[in-house]
Amino acid sequence: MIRACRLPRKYILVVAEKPKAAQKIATAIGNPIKCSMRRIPYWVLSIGNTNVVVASTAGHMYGPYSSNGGLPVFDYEWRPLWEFDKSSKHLKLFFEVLKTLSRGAYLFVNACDYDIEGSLIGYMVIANLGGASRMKRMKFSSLSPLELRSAFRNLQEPDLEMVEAGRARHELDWLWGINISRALMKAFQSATGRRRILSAGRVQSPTLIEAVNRWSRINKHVPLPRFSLTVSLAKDSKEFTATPLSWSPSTRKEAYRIAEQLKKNGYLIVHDYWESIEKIRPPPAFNLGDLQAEASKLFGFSPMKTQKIAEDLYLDALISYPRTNSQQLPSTVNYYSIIKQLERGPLGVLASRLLKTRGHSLAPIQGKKTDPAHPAIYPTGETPRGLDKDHMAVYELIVRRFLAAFAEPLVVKRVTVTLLDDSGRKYRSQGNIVVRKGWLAFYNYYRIDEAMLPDLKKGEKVKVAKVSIGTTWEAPNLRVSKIELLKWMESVRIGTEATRARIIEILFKRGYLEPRGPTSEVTELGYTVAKILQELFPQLSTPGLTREFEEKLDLIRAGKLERSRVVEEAKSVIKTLLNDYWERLSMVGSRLAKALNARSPESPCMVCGRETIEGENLCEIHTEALRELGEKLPVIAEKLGVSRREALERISKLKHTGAWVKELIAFASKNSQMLRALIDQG
DNA sequence: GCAAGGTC
Repeated sequence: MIRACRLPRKYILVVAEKPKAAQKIATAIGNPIKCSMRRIPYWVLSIGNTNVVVASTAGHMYGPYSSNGGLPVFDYEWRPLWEFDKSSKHLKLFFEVLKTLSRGAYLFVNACDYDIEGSLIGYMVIANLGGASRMKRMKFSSLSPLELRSAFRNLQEPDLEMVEAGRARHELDWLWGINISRALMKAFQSATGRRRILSAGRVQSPTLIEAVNRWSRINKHVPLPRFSLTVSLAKDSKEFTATPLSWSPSTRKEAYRIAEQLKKNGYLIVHDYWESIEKIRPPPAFNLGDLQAEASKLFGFSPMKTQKIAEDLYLDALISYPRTNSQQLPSTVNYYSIIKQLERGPLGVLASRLLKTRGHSLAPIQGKKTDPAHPAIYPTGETPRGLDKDHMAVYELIVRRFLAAFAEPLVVKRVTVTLLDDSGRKYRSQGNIVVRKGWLAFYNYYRIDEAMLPDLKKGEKVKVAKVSIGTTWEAPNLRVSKIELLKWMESVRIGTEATRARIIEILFKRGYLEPRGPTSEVTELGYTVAKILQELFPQLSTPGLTREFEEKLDLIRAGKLERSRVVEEAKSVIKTLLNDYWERLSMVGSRLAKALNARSPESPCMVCGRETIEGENLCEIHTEALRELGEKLPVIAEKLGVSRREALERISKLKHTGAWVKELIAFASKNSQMLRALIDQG
């Protein structure tokens, strides 16, 4: 039995990925004493005659580094991060403590998260402590005590293939990222003599290009009109409305004709009428992406801000590990005791209400997404103290979502009526009544619009009181915003929970994107870098490179491919790309220089002054805007039943019309040649 | 100075 913080003579040293995990491991496998050395915690325990010390790193301690500042750069070595990265100074202390603890260790256990990064983190640390030949691996997929205990009893041989895969991932990202970033910077510098930080990478560059694609679609958007009919119906002095069911008038003229016909005829016939009870199950507990999306929608927080707040709450022991993709709450956690503890906190009334309605039968709803290392985010039950407004808002969001996961379904009674006019066109009207609020009482960020319909019978004629016609204009339905980009990254599976928000911030830091109200815009620089990458380094412009890495890393893990081969292959691809690049250096430099206003265009676009497409008098963006407008203008004129000139006038004033299109129209209004070309075509 | 990935 260990009673004091004195290191035993000989022991097993268990190395975890982070202090929190070390603590969980220590308490799962034995009865530890918490000790510390230079304020770094470690745990000492014994199991029978075996002494164990559990300590931890704090993520990666090593990374590729090169003293060669040139281009290309293919020579690097793995060095401690604190030697070349200012923000990693604290790691030195972690390492020194581990070094001291390693003196009495006869066996080393890599107990980092069971994925390629964790395998690499633990391996590099233990190898540099001199323990490579006395190393075992703890293999676990959750930090539940039961699993940790069994993983410790069944120590595995070191997973060297996982380590190799992890090293390959780092080295490939380093080679691509450093070389292509330097290529961009070099081009700019040779064109202007100035230095400016530019960058490209496997994750950031496809994300930038997605932003540019959206930006471009938004700015060249020419909205088409859609005509809506709203039929006000009356029965027994109750009014309700119906709208066309899966059809709509295709022109303004047709909309008026139908409206006239409806008024003249005076009624619709009830075709079908049914009631249904809909049970809507609660949303699952949060993963990080869902939390970021909700905090963005409800509070306007950026994904990075939400992530920082969540990490603070985690370090305050108020919530579980936030960097998770899981929407599932494991059955190993004692939820009753957590909710019981929450009764004492700021949401105590809700916690009590949940226990009253659910008693001990606490089975949470489970989402589909999982995570190999961590469960969904849940509160620990600790009572928060001294949280500021924003931290409190996120804490409350997490607790409410957690409680909702155990609550009853929301029950809505829906009444649907379909009606026919005398030409057989179908209309629909719907009523909603909340029968039971269920989880919505806990997660109360949303409202259901309630509407009552009168009692109706099939075949019944209902009086048409009024028909109104509306014109709506197609919106581009796309945004360039931090949260939308983050969701896109999730959907194409690039980046990780820990890095997505950070990488989006890098795009802003580089000046590729700029905030603008609740959304963002792409800058000239961002647009230009995206185009250059697409032309010269297409590998970096889609999520495809990530997919390729994944395949190769899987083969390395399976022992079917060697890291050195994959890395050499990448070097040779990059070498070829850069060989071709030298000839284009001045072209790239000149484009970057123009994007940053360090050089004027040789042949300015007559609309905006950007460089024109060779041999034309418009730039690329206004050429695209012109093509779009040329296609849609006749359609819009036809739908509205007006002249093209009038249609142009209407389009120029619409909110959803893209900025590039508006610029083009403004120019055409002063330039008779372009105006004629637009309105006389076809 | 540049990547992406860990974590504080």
